Amino acid sequence: MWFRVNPRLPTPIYQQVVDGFKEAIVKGFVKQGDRIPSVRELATLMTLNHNTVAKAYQQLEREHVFEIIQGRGTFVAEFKPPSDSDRDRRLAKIVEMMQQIYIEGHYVQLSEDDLMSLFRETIRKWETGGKDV
Amino acid sequence: MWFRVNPRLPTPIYQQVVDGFKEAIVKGFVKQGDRIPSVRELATLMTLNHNTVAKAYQQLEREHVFEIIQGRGTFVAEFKPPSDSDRDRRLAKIVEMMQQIYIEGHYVQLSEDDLMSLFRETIRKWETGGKDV
Amino acid sequence: MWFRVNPRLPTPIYQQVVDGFKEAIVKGFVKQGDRIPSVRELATLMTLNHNTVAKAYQQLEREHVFEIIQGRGTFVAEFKPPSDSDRDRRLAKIVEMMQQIYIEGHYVQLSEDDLMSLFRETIRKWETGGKDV
Amino acid sequence: MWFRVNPRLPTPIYQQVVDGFKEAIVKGFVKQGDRIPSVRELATLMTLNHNTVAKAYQQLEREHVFEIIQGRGTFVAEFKPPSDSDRDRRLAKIVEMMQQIYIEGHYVQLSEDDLMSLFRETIRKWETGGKDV
DNA sequence: GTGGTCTAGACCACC
DNA sequence: GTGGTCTAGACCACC
Repeated sequence: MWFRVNPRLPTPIYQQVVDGFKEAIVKGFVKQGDRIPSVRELATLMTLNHNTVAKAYQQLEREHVFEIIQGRGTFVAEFKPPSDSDRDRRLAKIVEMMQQIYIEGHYVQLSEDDLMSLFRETIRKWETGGKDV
Repeated sequence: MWFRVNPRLPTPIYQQVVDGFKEAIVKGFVKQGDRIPSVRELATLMTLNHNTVAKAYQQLEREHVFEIIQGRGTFVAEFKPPSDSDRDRRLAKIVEMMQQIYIEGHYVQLSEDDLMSLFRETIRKWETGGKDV
Repeated sequence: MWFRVNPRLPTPIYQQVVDGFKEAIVKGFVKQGDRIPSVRELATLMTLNHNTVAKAYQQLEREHVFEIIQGRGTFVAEFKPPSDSDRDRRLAKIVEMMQQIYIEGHYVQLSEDDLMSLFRETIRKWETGGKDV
Repeated sequence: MWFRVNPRLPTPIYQQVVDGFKEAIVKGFVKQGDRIPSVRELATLMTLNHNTVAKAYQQLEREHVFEIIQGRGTFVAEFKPPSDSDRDRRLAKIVEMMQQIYIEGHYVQLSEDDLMSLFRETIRKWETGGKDV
């Protein structure tokens, strides 16, 4: 698989699957139109319950990341620019995380510029690099 | 109070209290050595369950943000450079959030540079601005 | 063909075929007594699984829209006033959809009158217009 | 309860619960800010599994019909005008149902005007009347 | 084969 | 008390 899941984290497993696929797509491991393992296949591969995987796939479909075709399988959707409300919701989420970063940064004595460099570096490493930074 | 709490948000209330205090400290509303209202005081002031407040205070103490001195009260801890393990934990958290930002950014078509600008702007606004950006 | 089918929609394909034929008949593209392609012909023409097409034809026959004459082929049935039970079933379906419309309308703030106008307009456009409104 | 559920219908149970609540709200049986029975309560009352009820509540929250407050309960959300994309999606659904009605109407020999009258009548009866028309 | 639903029952976080 | 998640296993519709 393109990612791993850790049941001991507080993040729900199905959410980790959702995040894992988004990451795999951004990194280019999976591409538009690609067929995704079936719900049951992935469940077996990752030793998860099929309901958990199905929940993740359904959420990814709601987010327009996957396209589920009944009786045929699940595919990576073609990219569509998000609706305004979708965009707003995502931007708000991003801004909130940026504030959190700034606050956490304060406690490890990272200045704004330090954080900017770390950000650049993180993206670099991560785009080229492996699954886990 | 220096912050507000919204029970309708999915973020747990105790977490909002934790974040609220950290934010107040970074913004300078509360300073090192300042006395913080007791659990029961704050619970009354903000009409929260005192268990919820207690949980927040415990977490803030665990993170060395608060210092609880038995019989005297709760204070904002003096700043100490974090232990290595603390620092590592916080850095890991920051890096993870940065990755999330990059992924979310992908879906609203924000490039690395767009994100950098947004980051700078967010911090600017937030530092000068009020509690809610 | 007189209609198209989209496997990406949540509506089952066989149902889309059923709806497509009904629509074609109401619009007059196909008339009473017209011969309809055989299951296998249509399956080839539209690149569908023949089981899917067969299921649609069976349902259309059950609803007295098609008439399958053994050894001769499938035809658009001549119009017969429906039996009482048929009529009741269809009316119940119609009433239920009308309620659904009213409820959905509520959430987009459409009044009864708005819905009536929309209904009139929809029929107008649809009767004159093409396959997809 | 304000509605009943029929496990033998093809419509999934959780969807029937969703529709049932929307109907109850439009009819005014339940009002903005009202507390809804807890997931487990409703499950017991209607002899359903709590997972099924939870799924319905979650969908209603996604549609901004319910508001779920962690640890406190579930409430009828205040009405907010939908986003443009939400509105478009709902309108498309309405238009599609109207076309279906027109087609079905054809088979019971109901003219456009007949359908209009039936629509008016349906809403009248249903708004004043009981749970099942 | 594909995904979707449902029940039963356990466990958890939050207030 | 509240809702959320997860597994196990059954059953179903669709292609």
